[in-house]
Amino acid sequence: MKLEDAAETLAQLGNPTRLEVVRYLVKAGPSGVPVGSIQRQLKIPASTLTHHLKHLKGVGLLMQKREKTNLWCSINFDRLHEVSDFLLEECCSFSLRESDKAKTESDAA
Amino acid sequence: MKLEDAAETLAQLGNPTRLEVVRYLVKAGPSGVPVGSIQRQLKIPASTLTHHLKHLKGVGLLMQKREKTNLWCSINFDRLHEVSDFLLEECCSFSLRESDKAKTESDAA
DNA sequence: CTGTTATTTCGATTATACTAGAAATATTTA
DNA sequence: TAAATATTTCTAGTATAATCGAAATAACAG
Repeated sequence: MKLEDAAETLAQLGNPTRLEVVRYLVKAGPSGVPVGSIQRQLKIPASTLTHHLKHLKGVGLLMQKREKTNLWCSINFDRLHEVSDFLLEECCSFSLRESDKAKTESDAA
Repeated sequence: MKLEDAAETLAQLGNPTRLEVVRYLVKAGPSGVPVGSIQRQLKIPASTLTHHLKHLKGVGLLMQKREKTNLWCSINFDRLHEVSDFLLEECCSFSLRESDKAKTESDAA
């Protein structure tokens, strides 16, 4: 996963309203829930919710599927794992040499 | 971890410049690197970097320790794990009943 | 004290995000 | 077609964030 993409995805997760939606969808599991249920349960104004869902969809965290008048929303678990993995990537490989850490004379590059 | 805190932390991770810094610090490992090294290696203007470091420190992702003129920065790995964990929390417990998902008549609460 | 290096504060510009009401559109049911 | 429900678009106000140069401060070395 590219840094830019990870940053963008994390930024979307960084809004409290959206994170609440994400948490709700995670709990809902793979089958998902309709937009209206999210709206009523979390008490988010419809237009605000649509706005946030668009953001989540834009970074691939949200999948949608229409059934009759309802638009069912579900979390893309794979995507969630990707972001999570990015954060912890290389946590255990300390690859910087000590000589790079302090600027003794030149890391001027 | 509270949702509000998780959101705030994710928001801070969601800036490309900051995420680059975080990645650099993760690679650097527990001993960390001085501010100046980050600045030169990632080519971030000093004032911009200070600004971002303050943000990272504000959400507990960054630890700092002065040694002579250098201010050494290191990642709070525990904190990073906490956020990561929040994202995947309850991924495998699909606790919403089906009856809550579609608004058949009233989830009006 | 003076000079040198390291880091921060200030200040200003510019851009982007959050929010939500009102109106519009879409989809079904009668 | 008309009415009901579901969701989106439009629009606009308000707030917050990103950026970085210049000047200020801090910490040391001589």
